[in-house]
Amino acid sequence: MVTGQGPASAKARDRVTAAVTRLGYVPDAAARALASRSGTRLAIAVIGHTAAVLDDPYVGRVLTTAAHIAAEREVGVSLHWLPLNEPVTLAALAGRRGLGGLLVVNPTRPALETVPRDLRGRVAAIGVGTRHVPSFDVDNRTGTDGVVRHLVSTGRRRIAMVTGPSWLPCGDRAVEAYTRVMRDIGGETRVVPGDFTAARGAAAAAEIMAHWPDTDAVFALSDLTALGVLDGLHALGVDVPGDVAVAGFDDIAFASLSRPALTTSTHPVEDIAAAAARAVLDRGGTDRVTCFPSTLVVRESA
Amino acid sequence: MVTGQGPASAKARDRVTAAVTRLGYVPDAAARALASRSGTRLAIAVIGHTAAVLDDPYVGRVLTTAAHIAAEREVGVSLHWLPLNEPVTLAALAGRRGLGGLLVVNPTRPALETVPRDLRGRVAAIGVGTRHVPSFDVDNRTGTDGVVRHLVSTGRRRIAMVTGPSWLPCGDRAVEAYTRVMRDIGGETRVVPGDFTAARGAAAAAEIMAHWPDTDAVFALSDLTALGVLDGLHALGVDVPGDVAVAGFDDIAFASLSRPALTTSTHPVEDIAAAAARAVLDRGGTDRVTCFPSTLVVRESA
DNA sequence: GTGAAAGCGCTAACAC
DNA sequence: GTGTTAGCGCTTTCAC
Repeated sequence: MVTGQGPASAKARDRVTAAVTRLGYVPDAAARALASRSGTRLAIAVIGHTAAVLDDPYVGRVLTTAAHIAAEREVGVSLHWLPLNEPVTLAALAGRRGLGGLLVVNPTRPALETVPRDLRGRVAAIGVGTRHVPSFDVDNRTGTDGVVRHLVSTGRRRIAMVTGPSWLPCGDRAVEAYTRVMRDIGGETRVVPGDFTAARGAAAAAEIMAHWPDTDAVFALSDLTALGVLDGLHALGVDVPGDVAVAGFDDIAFASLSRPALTTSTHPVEDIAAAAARAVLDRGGTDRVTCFPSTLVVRESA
Repeated sequence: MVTGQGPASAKARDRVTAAVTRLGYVPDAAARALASRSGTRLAIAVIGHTAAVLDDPYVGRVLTTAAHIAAEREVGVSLHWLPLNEPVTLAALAGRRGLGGLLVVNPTRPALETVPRDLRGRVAAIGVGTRHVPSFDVDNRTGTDGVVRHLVSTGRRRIAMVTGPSWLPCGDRAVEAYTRVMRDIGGETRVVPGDFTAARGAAAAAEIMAHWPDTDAVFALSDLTALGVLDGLHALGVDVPGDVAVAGFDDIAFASLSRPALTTSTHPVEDIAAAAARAVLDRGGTDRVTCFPSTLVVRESA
């Protein structure tokens, strides 16, 4: 009854509530979990090639937010790496008892299909979702559109794009948005594959300038890559933003500290993680997909 | 008995172990926590002026590591902000049941004194410790010594230092180490207060160059501040490392990406967090203080 | 609507 | 050493 859910008259509930606060009663999470088999942990699973994905600052931000939200409900958070090509692991993870809920970061759709039935309603995805897994994600399409149109509005026409890793489904919509803008302005699409690393950005910059020497802007789907592009361009003696404008995506902490400071699009990562964590923890009926806006941040590089 | 701890004959233990693995038995963390009153959560408390300290990437790294270690033991991690001047909150935190252990990040000694008795043996500090709270920390003294001596060995003599916030006890040893080196080389100490922010670094650079125009090196006890110093010096038209060398401390992710790339001292944050988390989770008798080495990383700025 | 009783899966304390 | 039993603090179910 202490949950406030059960059947009870209004005044009875009030009296109990009063007693609860007066006595400083705090429910015991472990006992509750044991009796209701509801679990005591919120597991956060990050999909990627290697366990190194866990060290990404982005994961840190998600984890920090989730751990904070979870703390208010007396539940803990645990962190797990899900090897990209072994979705089976997800089932193994879910098999463990004590699992109160599951947050999957950067999921692929096949991986999400392996989520066991009995976890439904207690899973959320930060990234793409499925019919059974609600999605909390950045609106990549509009975000990309905003950045590329900013490039166009500042006079750029020969714009190249460095994408993300091909297995990450969220990149598709960004590429589509970029392609659409280029078609609208009658420009050629210049897409180069990326992997979200700075090293790749530097290499991509060299490739782009070699293939299309007249390129006047580069948009990278990751700030780290954009920073790499900045370095690569610098090494080539190309002036930014004089000769070529550079824009990133994510607005990582260092974007404002680079020289030139990086123009990018900022994501409400904390809001997204908080919403996803709450959806799982509070089991509220959630929409199939919740989109969060990405907003342009104009600095020096474009 | 399933814990492997209790009294039992060797063969009996073996048979049980065999059965355990054959049947795929997995202990229920919630039930265990309830019966043994051992708690299901590892709380991580970060001390600071505002709740914004939780957003520091450093906290993210600690949390990530702890959550990973905790996951192996089926316990979750929760994150809490401890207002700098209200150590009482720590007691309140510990009062809640379900608390398996506590990790205090960047503690002050007074705050640590408020740790309740019954939590002893299940608390660890990342930073300074007390008689009852084991400390896991970076060897700031040797780390600082290494950086400053590197500055000296490259010909610098008029070296200024930007410290950290005064309430953080760990800064003292660093200032001592700096002072000692300066005394050894017969140089003047030039200490300016800092607060670990980049903005303060830029301001500190201006102050330093105004007070001591002949300064030929600046050491900041934080990479973010050092990055700010880089900016401040740049604005002043001072060449780095030509006119003035700049060195930081921490080796944050972007230290290698700045221009010029930042010379700094790297800390094994993950190792520290892992050791502290294990000490709390495994209740092993721990040393009063465990020091981790900070090692010089020479890049372009010094 | 309300109260009592039966577990949830473990650990710990006690008898054998 | 080994087996047994009584809870841990809740939720749930079932009588009232």
